[in-house]
Amino acid sequence: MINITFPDDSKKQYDKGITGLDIAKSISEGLARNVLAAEVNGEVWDATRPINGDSSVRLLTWDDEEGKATMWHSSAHLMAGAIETLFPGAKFGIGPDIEAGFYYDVDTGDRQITDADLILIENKMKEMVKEKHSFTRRQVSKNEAIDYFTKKGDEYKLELISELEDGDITFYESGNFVDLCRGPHLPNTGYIKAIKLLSIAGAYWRGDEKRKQLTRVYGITFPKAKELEDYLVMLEEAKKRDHRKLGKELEIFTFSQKVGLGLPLWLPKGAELRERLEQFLKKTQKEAGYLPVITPHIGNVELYKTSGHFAKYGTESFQPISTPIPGEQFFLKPMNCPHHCEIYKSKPHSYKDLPLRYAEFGTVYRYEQSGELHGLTRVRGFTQDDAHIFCTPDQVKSEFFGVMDIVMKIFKALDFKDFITQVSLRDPNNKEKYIGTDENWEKAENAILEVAQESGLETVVAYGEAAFYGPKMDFMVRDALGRKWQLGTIQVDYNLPDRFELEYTGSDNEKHRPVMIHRAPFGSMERFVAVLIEHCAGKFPLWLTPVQSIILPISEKYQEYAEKVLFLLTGLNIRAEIDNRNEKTGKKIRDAEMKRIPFMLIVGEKEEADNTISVRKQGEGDLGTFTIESFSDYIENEIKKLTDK
RNA sequence: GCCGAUGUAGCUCAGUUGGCAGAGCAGCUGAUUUGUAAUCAGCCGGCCGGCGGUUCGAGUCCGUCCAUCGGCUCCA
Repeated sequence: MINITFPDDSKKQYDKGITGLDIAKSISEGLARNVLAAEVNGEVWDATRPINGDSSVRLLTWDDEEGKATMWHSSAHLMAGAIETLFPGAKFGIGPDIEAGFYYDVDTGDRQITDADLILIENKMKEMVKEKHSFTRRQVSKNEAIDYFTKKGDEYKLELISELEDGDITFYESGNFVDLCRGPHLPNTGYIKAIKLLSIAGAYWRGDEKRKQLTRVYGITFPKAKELEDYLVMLEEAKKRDHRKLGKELEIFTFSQKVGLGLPLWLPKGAELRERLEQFLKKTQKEAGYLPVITPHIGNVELYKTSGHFAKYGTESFQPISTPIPGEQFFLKPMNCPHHCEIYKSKPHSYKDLPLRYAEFGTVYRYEQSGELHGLTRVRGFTQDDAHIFCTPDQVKSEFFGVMDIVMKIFKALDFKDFITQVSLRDPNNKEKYIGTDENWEKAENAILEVAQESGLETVVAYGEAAFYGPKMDFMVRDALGRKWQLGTIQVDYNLPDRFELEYTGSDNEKHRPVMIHRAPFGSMERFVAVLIEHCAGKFPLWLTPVQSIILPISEKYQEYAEKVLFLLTGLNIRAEIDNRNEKTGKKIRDAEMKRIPFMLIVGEKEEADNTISVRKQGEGDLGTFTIESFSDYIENEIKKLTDK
C-alpha cells in the first residue's frame, strides 16, 4: 500500500501502481469523467500512469491550466495523426499546447496543406475521436528512437532526439501515430469533444529564419461543444475591438499608401486625444522635476557611430540622407538618447546638478520589416514619450522607483489593470549581441532585479529581451486578441555614458561617470493609443475622449436653445457638439451611441422652459434631468475619480 | 523579409458555367418637425488593387507586382 496526500492535506491509502484516474474513480464517477491528468509530486503525469510510491497528488481537470494544456497537447497529437493519414510521408517538427489551443509544425513536402485542407483534417480528427484511441507511454532507448525516425525519414524528430539524453526519451502512441514526446496526455482521444482548426502559417524550423519554413497548423479543442461556440463568439467580439477597425470608425488615424507604409496620419479627433495624453504626462513630469528638451529629426552618422546604433542597425534602417558635401551623411533619428547625451555634454556638470531629467516627445523612424507592420502598434514613424535621467550610481534606485510611480499613475488613469511587468535581461549565451562590459551589465541588471524585488510587483524575467545597450523593465498590456505589446519601458544604462564619455565632478573633486536611465511610460503614443482603443473598446475615459457630450435637439425648433447649452458647456470646459441634422431623436441617439459619445443631452420644449437638459449616458440609458451646472459637477467628479491621487 | 489567405462605391458586402457592375449604410436634395438605439422619397457615387496575358468578350481564367489580414523572424 502507498500513501497519497491530496492538496487539502487529507491522506488516503491505495494499492501500489494506482493511477490518477483510479483515484478519481474512488472519489466519484463524475470526477473520474473529468480528470484529464494528475500532478504527482509537482510533475504533471498521464492520469493513467501508475504511481508506485508515497506521493502527493492533485487531480487535474479542464478547470486547471495544466488540464487544458494536457487536452491541447493531446489534440496536437490527434491532429498530427490525422495529417499523417491524409498526407502520407508528412514529417513533424514540434506540436505544443499554447495559451489558447495548440499547433503542430509539419512538412508535407510538395503537397502543401492549404486552408481547404483544414476542414478535411478536422473531419478526420473527429472520426479518430470516436475511436477513442488511448495514449500509450513507452520509454525507449536513444538508439531505438533514432532507428524509428530514421526509418520514417523524419529529420526534424532526429534532430530533437540528438539533443536528448539516453534514458530520458519517451514515445507516445495513439492509434497509428507514434510521436517523440515527454507527455503527459489524456487517457484517450474520446475526451476531445469539440474541434476547430483555426489557421495555417509558415514558421521557421526552430525559429531560425535561415532554416526551412514548415507549415504551422493552429487549432483549439474543448471538452464541450458549447465551449467551442462560446470561444468563437468571443473571437468575433474581440475583432470588433480591433483598433484598426475602431480607429477608422472613430476617426482617430488613417494610413495612406502614398505617404508610405507604416507612417500613421493622425486625424483631428485622434490628434486631440493624443495631445490630451501628452498634456497629462507633461504635467506629471513637471511635478516630478523633468526638464523639457527638443532635438531635431535627423542626426549626423557620427552620432550613431558613437552610440553604437550605426553598427547594430546601420544597414537595416532608413538609409542615410546625403548632402552636397561629399561624405557627409545624416540618419533619420531612430532614438533620442544620443541627442540627449550631447545635451548633457553641452556644459560641465557637478554632482549637485544630478539627477538631470531631460524629457522630449521625440519622433523617431525605424525601418521595420514590411511583414511586421501592424496598425498603430508597429509602425515606421512614431513618437516616444522619452526621457533620459542622468544620475549618480547611488541615485539609480530612487530614480527608478520615481519612474515606476509615473507608469503606475498612467495605468491607473486609464484603467489598465492587467499588465505584465517583465524584467528583460541579456541572453547569457549570446553576449556578442550586446555592447559594453560584463561588469557594467552586471551592475545594471542587478539594479533592475533589486528594484523589481523591492517594488513588490509580480515580475517575470525574460532572458535575451534586453536592449543592446542595457537591461529593461517593460510593462506589457494585451490587445483585444490577447497579443502582448510592450508599452512602458525603463532601462538602466551604464554603456552609453561610457561611449559618449559623459562626466560629472563629484564631491571629491574627481571626474565620475553618470548612469543613464532611459524611460518611456507610454512607450510610444501610437502603440499606446492602439492598445488603449482595444482596451476600452473605443469608449475612452471621460477625460480623454474627443467629444464628451452631444446635444440632441428634439426638432429644429429647439436649435437656438441647443446653441445656448453648447455655449454654456464650452464655458465650463466640457467638450460638446450639437447634432443639428433633420432626423428623429431615436436616430440621433443611435448614431451617438455608436460613436461612443459618453453623454447625450436631449433638449426639447420641457428643457427649454426649465433651463435644463435631459441626460442619457452611453451604454447605460436615461440619467434624468440636470441643470447645466449640476451636469458639469457630475462630469468633473467622474474625471477626478480617475486622474486624481 | 518568409509562408498562406484576401483585395468590387467612403463603410459592410452580393455578383451563377467568362456575356452591359449590384444592395444596405454613409453623403447630397426634397418632404416631414420629430422625446431616449434606424421617418419617407429621389439623386450622386466604381480604372472591380496596379500591370501584363488568354479570349470575339475578363470583376470572373493565368502570370506578375502592390497592399491588407493571420502567423514566423525582427523590434534601438
